[in-house]
Amino acid sequence: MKRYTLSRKERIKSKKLFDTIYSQNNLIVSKDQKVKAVFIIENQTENIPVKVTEAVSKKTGNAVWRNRVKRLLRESYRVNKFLLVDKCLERNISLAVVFSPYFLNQKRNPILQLSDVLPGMLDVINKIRSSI
RNA sequence: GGUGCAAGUCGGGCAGUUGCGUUGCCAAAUGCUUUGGUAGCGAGGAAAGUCCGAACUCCAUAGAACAGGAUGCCGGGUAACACCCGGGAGUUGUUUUGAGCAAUCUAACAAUUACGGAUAGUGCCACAGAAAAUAUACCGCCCGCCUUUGGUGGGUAAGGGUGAAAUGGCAGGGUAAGAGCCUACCGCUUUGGAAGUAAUUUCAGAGGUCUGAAAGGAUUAUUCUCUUUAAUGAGGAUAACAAGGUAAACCCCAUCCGGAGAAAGGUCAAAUAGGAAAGUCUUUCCGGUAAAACGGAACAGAGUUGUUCGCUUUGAAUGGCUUUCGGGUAGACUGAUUAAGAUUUGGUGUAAACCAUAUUCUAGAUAAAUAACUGCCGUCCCUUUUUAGGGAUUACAGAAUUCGGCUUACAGACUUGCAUUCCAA
RNA sequence: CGGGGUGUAGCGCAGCCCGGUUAGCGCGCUUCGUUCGGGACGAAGAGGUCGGGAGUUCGAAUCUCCCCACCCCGA
Repeated sequence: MKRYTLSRKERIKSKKLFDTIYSQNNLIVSKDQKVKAVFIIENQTENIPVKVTEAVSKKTGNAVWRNRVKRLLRESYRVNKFLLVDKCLERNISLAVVFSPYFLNQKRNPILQLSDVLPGMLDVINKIRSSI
């Protein structure tokens, strides 16, 4: 299996799963306060160990900016996803995570780069690993 | 060459690595599908706002009207239009041409216009002003009378004053003073001719009378009918200078409009609950009967009793189970991208546009793909005298059923036209 | 994707339909009085691009058109 892929099956797509994730409310914020994550842990083992998606509030910016944030979050997860996947396969559990920007909006950060998001994402992933 | 304005076109390019969506082909596992390989394609001029018009789908519907809404000079284009093109008229501005002492008028050019009707009716017009629309007279001007620095009765609407707006303008005649009272010119209304598809333009003619509170009447002009040899006479019709503004006030007139919207609509359809139909089960055994009824024994439940035996009683109803059917939720698929399509060439037309011909480069996602990085070129910014170095990859902005428009946002580049006179020849 | 509403003083609201005279009301704010002082009370006062831009009109917060921001509803 390749390391740096992110196919459609690893995305969260149903409204029920969103509801259960947000009702549990396990919130983790990164050290630089740019990325936050909400997740749940399930004991059932499925074919897909980790399911991910990203959510951006409508008030933070216009459609172009929001799309860019989502793509950068997805890219930074794609590069580092093996950290979570290996751990979950080891422990035989499954995970569902929603990533969101925390202290970011279009007025303060009109132009975003990958380097703005990547350290926050790494920090969040490490926190999730340690909390499993 | 530069600058400004207007109109139009474009909205970074090439190569590589990784990744995502989709379509075709191949291979493997499999046969619902999944995985891998390979090839093609993968945001815009506004995709935005959701302001109009349609396609498409479902519902309703004999036809028409009312209500409500939209549009509103004329002609053309279009599937349709609050759109586009051409023409007309109005308004504003500029300079020039012409007229004039001047105000101003005329012509050309440019910009602009939600540009039907104010004589169908109703409403409103603050303050000021005599008076704001049925009319009317403050200061004036003129005449008569009187108790003469004035008062009073009448005439007048030229002048002053108010206001955004004051009952055609201006000049001359006329008058007691005045007035379309009369005349010329301009304007306005109307009749006829010509040009034009039409809006409209142009030419010629007529029109400002008297009386009356008004309706109307008289008179004059044009015309029709009857009568008379004819003149004429009788009757009828039309006209005889306005009625200030406001319809983005109500309204009237003409034309158009059934409603809801892809969360429309269609197909498949789990679990649970409920509906309908069919089948099956009715504790077991023996006797008995055509089949039942019925009798006996065992079994189970209930009652009686301190407990057991025993006794009594119950064991077919709003029942259980199975299957099928239809509605249909979650969910999945579809609608969904070849279309009033784009481009080339030719023709018609002033143009918008239409016709013919040829080619076909093709986003199709659905918790929603179109991304990240590297190199070169291009562009921009900063530092520097230059070489060079560093930074940015840009503005506005992200398809969601699809088209035609409108509106709004926009870094920079290019083309065309006009203006300007700054620089050079 | 479709539909509806709001914007007026520091805050909460009238006025808009049906255009006009000084754009008002309550709380708050400033000054003065009252009190030993404060509160309460009384008197006076300041504070408004009526969300922005065009248009109609003699005249627009109000009528019409175009933008901006915010809020609500529909499975």
